[in-house]
Amino acid sequence: MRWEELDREPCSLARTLSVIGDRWTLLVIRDCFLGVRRFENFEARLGIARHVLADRLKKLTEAGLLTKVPYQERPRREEYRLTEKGLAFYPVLIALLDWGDEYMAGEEGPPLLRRHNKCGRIAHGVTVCSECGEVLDPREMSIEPGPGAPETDAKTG
Amino acid sequence: MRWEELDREPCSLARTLSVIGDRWTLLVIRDCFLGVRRFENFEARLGIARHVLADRLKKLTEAGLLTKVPYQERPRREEYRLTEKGLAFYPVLIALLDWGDEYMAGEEGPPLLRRHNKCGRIAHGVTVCSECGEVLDPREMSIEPGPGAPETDAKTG
DNA sequence: GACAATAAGTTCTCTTTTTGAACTAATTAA
DNA sequence: TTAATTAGTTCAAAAAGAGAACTTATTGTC
Repeated sequence: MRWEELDREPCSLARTLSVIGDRWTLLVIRDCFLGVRRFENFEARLGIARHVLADRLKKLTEAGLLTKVPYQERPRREEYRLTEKGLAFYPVLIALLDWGDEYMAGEEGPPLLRRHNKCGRIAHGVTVCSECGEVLDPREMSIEPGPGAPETDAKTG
Repeated sequence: MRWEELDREPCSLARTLSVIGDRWTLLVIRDCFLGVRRFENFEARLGIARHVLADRLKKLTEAGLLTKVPYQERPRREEYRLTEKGLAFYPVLIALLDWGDEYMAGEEGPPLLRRHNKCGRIAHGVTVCSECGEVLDPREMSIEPGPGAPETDAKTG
């Protein structure tokens, strides 16, 4: 499978990876959530090669996760902001961060904590069922073909 | 920043990406959750180059997400199974899948649906606060240094 | 006993991607 | 006139990935 074919795979994970499945993209998105908006700031924080950063920002913009917003004219300068589609990525970040906090932090503990302003407490994410609210466990899930499933090979009638 | 340095970054996202932040690793983990265990099956399903697959399985095993279990002797053959650490990755998969279902599915809808056996309904994941149970919104979160935070540069005292 | 089959890799060459550094363009400030 | 700022682009060298062939250990078949 070549990488450009990934967004046509009948799998939402593969399709998502076609957008964010490279080494730098998620770090760029992380910085967006931290309020970084400008090319130079991304570069300084990430230590990414400039043309790779330019490429990733372009792809994220084309994919609709970021949008370019001018912040001055003469010379025209533009910054990158998360769209709704980009903001919707937050659960992915939380899941990755929480896993890292749990399994990749040393003895000292996680480098950063997240406080939920609404309840005021240090919190992590819990993934619950949209229908019944119980915690989702992989052993209690089953998959079935959806409306966008490819036609089966079985020659039924 | 070079890629090998990523697991020493004071950021749980960067550390997590040092384990799963490449093009193939998450697809391998997806297949593990779907019950795939053997080298030849991963290869056939993914269309990945064999030496890359060997490398990824080795790295995932070293990182503790997979473990090699012999399923026959003479000739000795081993298969790969998710550990607790690997199973704990499920919220990440759910988040990526749900985002893909929402934003990358065509008009037809998502290719696969997930049913929560416990309540019997088609479900997606919702990321809620571990403390108060409310849905987590990026605009209601703030970050602060954790116990594993690097020492500040400020020369205090 | 020789030969194909199976499973899990390893090795090889060629192509693509990434790195790191230097260069460009438009404009303001000194 | 020259330096500074910001957002890129270009280039050569290094690293990683693709695709195919090869290896190892063993069983089953002719």
